[in-house]
Amino acid sequence: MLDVAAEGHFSTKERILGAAEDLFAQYGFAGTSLRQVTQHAEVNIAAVNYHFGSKENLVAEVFRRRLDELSDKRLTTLRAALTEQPGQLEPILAAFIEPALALTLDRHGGSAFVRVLARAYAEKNERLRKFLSDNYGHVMREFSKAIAGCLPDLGKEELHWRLDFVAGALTYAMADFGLIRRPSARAEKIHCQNAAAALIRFTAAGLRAP
Amino acid sequence: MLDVAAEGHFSTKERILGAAEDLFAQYGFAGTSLRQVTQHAEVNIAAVNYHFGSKENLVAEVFRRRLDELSDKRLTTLRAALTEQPGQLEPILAAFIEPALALTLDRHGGSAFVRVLARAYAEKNERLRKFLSDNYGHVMREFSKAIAGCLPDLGKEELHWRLDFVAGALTYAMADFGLIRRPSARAEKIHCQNAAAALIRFTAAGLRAP
DNA sequence: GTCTATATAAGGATAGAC
DNA sequence: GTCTATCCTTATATAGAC
Repeated sequence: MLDVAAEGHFSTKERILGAAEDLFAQYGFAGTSLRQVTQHAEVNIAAVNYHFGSKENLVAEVFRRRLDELSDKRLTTLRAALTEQPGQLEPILAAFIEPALALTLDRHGGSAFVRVLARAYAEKNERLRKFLSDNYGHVMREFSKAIAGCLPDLGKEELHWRLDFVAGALTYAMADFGLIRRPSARAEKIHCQNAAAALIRFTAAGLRAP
Repeated sequence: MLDVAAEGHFSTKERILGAAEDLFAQYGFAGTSLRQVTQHAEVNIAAVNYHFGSKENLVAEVFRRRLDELSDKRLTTLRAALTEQPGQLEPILAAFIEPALALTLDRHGGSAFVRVLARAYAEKNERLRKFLSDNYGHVMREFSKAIAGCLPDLGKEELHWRLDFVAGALTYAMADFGLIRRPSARAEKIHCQNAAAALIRFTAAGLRAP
């Protein structure tokens, strides 16, 4: 989605967000200059400060735009799974994994965003971590509770580790996934579903390990 | 290990490497300036270019210093496991996981390096990726073959995904691990062993999933 | 090998015209 | 809301004295 022409009919603000997402994914937050962003978005350099105030705010907005939707989708699916298929682990994992991997199929830069997410994890930037924790921490906590309910024999510490492993496997899978260019949208969709299914099998077995 | 005093008896070159490792872990490669590095190392700004030629070479040296040792340890342990305990999955995973997690116990900045590794993964920098692939790609290939030997029924594509999940879980675990400050060296060592054991259980079960 | 000083470029942010 | 022009800071890298 480095092809800016594909974003030509969006507003200046949206064009900046799209370009920033692409570039942050490729070069990181510190490694991307606002000049690069505005150049790729084909807007004026001053537009960033007019619309976002600062680079830091722009970074936060890049996250908010995708994470609000992702979190909603995850929680809605989770709650449906808990009422319709109570006590089952796989539907919970599917609610966590599938909406995330589906982002890689998004035609408007979602595939870049999964790499941005992977970067955010490595980032030790306090402000960014606090922003993510404050705004989206409740999602992980709700999933954590749901999974714990399926695995009553697991110790609290062991559960915490294993959830970390699940998140790591997903992040890695998503970021790697975003690198591969597949021939058609159809092949891409099938590949994504296969990856999600494989990850659910893997993590379900791992979580159930004695 | 941001306490530079602890590195006072090292050479200028080693002090620079140590400071760079700490700062790269915390702020990323692009987010760390050579001025910060030389300031923390308590050496002159010109020393970086004298000893390393450029920032890019410094980054590569930071990796080489740790990865040469890590790769040796991993491969030695792997080969021993293959002859002494043939056909068993857990010893192979232990050879992959334990030397990496042991780095977090290193008194001389190894704990920072695991975060640097996590960052490198998110990095799309072509030069860095090529450097890592050229110099350390053979390690992953050897492990891949060993694990495939234990799981003859697994399809090639499925195996490839699952290895990605293992690497992701390990990277995540290591990076998270480096954040936690534990009271004593003894507690830290026990905690590290527990984490390694948990990760081996998790990934072994995941790899064996039907 | 280590310093000071500096060349040269790029960064974020803003002021003020339109 | 969007532009040009510019301020000010910081960056990498190097030249040349010691």
